Amino acid sequence: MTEPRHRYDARLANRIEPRWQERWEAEQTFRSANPAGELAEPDHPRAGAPKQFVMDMFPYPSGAGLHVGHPLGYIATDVYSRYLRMAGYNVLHPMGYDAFGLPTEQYAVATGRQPAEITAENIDRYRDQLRRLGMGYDTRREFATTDPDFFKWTQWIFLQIFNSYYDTEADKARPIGDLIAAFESGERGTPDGRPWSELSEVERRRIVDGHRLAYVTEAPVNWCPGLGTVLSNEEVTAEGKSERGNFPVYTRTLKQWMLRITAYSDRLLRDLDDLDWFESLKAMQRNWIGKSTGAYADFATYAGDIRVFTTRPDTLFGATYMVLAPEHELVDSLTAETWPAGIPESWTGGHATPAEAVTAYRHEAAAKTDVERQADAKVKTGVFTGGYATNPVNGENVPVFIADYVLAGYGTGAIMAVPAHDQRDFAFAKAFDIPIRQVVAGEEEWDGESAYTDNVNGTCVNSDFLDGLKVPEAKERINAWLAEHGRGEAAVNYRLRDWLFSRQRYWGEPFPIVYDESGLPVALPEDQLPVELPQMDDFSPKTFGAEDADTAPEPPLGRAKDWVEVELDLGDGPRTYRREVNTMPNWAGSSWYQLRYTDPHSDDRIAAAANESYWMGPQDGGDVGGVDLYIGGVEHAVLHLLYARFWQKVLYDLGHVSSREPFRRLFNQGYIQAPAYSDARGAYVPAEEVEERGGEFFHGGEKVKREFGKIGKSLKNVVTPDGICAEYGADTFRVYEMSMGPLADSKPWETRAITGSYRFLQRLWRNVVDEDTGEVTVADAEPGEETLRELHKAIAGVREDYGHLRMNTAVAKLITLNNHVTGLDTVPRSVAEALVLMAAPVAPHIAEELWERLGHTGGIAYADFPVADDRYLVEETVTYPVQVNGKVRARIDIAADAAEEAVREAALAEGKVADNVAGKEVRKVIVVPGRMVSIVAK
RNA sequence: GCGCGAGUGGCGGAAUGGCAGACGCGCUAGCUUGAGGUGCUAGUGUCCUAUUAACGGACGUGGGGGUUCAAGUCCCCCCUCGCGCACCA
Repeated sequence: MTEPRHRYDARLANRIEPRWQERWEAEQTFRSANPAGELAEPDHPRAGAPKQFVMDMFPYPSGAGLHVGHPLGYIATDVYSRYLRMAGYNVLHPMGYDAFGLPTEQYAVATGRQPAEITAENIDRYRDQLRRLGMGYDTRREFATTDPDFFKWTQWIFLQIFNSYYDTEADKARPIGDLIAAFESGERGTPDGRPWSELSEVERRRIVDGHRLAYVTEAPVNWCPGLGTVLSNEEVTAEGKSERGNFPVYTRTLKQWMLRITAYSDRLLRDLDDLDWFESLKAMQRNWIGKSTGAYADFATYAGDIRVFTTRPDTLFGATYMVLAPEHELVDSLTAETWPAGIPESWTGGHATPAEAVTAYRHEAAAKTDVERQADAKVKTGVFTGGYATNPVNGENVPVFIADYVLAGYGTGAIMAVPAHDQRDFAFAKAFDIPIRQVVAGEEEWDGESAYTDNVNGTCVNSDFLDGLKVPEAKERINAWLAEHGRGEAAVNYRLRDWLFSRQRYWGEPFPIVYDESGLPVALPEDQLPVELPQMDDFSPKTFGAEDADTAPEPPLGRAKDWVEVELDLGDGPRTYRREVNTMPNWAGSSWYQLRYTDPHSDDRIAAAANESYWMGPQDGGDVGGVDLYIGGVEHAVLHLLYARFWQKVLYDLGHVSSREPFRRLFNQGYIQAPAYSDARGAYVPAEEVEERGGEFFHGGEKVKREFGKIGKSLKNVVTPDGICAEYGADTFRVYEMSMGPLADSKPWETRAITGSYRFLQRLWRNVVDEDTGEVTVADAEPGEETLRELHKAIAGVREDYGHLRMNTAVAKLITLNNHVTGLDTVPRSVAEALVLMAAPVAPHIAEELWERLGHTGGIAYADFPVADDRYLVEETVTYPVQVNGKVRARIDIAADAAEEAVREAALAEGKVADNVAGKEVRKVIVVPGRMVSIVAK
């Protein structure tokens, strides 16, 4: 009826857990020592020890709070950090908050409150929830991206980017002053050839601004009326919708801030090779950067040269037509007045003149959404412009088409079409009756049924001076020919575009930029940072109907008149300036926050060099440097992770940081999915009200259907860590999340299975403490041989598993050992202590409590993790399974050091083995020392 | 379509080429308990054989082939699911 008073149950767990959390906080147990500055601490227990910097992708604190899926990675890094600390490392394990951004702003608009206020509340809630889970963070290093002390440096980095340019010779960013000096000295010429000194101030500034890594430009951008802001390419899904909110996105030409990430394309690609990341993730970045090697070739027309990019310059002799993107600038001047005689019907699209055809087609193409465009991808459409171009290699005239299968945004927006050797051109040529000419031949004769695209083994034919060359050689040859004749050159193209960096929202970092009467941007001096947001009663963005494409963004800051107009003395007396009214995207803060953890209160640099290089610097010659372990979801593959790498490289080039990569090792954790239930109408019912009977599920008597999905309000399947902690305790929750399966896998949440983790901790407790009296029951006795073997096997395995983030198997080994100990009459103290120490990373509160009850003071966080004694890892006797023809027929016990011959004899002598080989000839006996015996008999 | 990853009991999942199913959930039986629950002990891949108790045997890691004394693991083909990219010249 009543349970033993001292049983480890939820009540007890909820009594001891807050007690330890308070003590950790009071003693700042998890503070880590910096080599220099305010957080330096020569007497720290791990001062001078090898370091490990372990961090999570910090959360965006939403109003909904954490659900059980969120902390999976956080628990893993916490377990890993606690393990490393006990194993002797100086561990930096911080947490912060990514707090600028849309959701908070939207919530603020909806409730008529201030985003700052909501942000503070949400952060408090998150902090409490994480604390409740027993996270061992160095809380002195906590920050939010919305803290003025933090975004001051975000703005400072922006200024660094603004005040630099990319030196393609040196292949690195340099201060913009170097560029200006080069113009002044004449080392670098001006675009129109006039001497620098003859240019007006504004002309000079325009030229310089055009080289900056942060620049304002009028360019086609992704305009999302539903959100009232523009978005970067990375924030737009393949379906042409906004990643957040799933609103339609339109292409509009608008004046916006861009960051010149494309200058780093090749380095971002190359350095991937040296990163310890999942290959799949690297592949996603490679894909996104999209490097292709080929050549430019110029085709002459009466409207001027058309430059094309091709990866197959070797097929130039097979170009039988050209295609321009409908938006290409030469389309209008190239379009003929009348149709040339004798062209096929299909080329005209049924229109009387080329101009009509072109106008109609452009209209059609523009009206298509990206989704429609993709759906139509297999059907090639286009029209003939009536114009012709001259193939530079053979002087042939080829017709020029426009078609939407050529994209304005990639390459030069124009292609030479080689239908024989490109699948898309092939399909187009078939649809429009265009000649197909083979210029590359394989071993077998080409059937002409589809394009022959082998670009390695093919040999050139019908190609004049290329005939007989293999494709790779032909490429080199033709590139040289093009360059020699001034008709092109070898070239590399990237899919990556510059990063659209401005947003028309309120809740983001203001730009440290003002404009003078010239309308050109002026950087604010560093001592004016941070630029804080103005207080506004109405900061709502102007949003539009989601499909209202013909609208333009209106930044809310534009309405803060008093803030926008500002009088400043920037060196030439007080003048009136207008502030930049856009704000930064919410990727800004997360693009550098790892650096700030290393020295969170530094007020003269982003981080003192000694601290930055200690935690993040390269560890040896070839090392790229960066955080030692970074865990987070894969959804940031081409957003945060690409941006952060870019910023790190800029800062590296400018000498502000010592490592060229931010995250040396990255691990993507899987997602936790939870059961969701829908009724007959397909509506979701609250998961917690569903009952299971005989494998079926019911909600209020009605049968419902189960599926597994993302935890959230929409599926009505939220399970909160708070609820689980109340019912089982944080340690049980941690153990359960870690034992669910491999960290990288996605897996289903099953609340009832938690009881296994609960029982484990209960038994662990019972192995040390008497449930009725609360007395510690361990005996100061030597463990038996078998127990020692179990113990040391567990130590070796658990160390190995923790070290490789295999928390699931580490827990299994702890349970195995614990179950063994449960079976003993008395529990030897040494075994109990080792068990408690090994459980400490996953279940820190119960471990601290037991450690203290076992008579230790000073806490368990810095206690030494047990080390296995090899003596107990080698068995004295080994059980060999004996296989006869591949099937295990018997087992023999024999001394571990028995000679192979002795094992062989023993195996053959064993009764069942003898039965099995009776009447057969023993062909072969294989003895795998310590493993098994395999007998082949016939 | 292209690329990557994964398919193991009723479920989550373990297995340096060497005894498949560790550990946990669930389930079954027993003990504890006034009952329920908790807790404890034992059993639990499927099938055949058996019931004096078992012993024993066959099959078994999505399907098919191969390499090997030995394959969940390595190789080839196919199927299914998940993820990413998607007219990128």
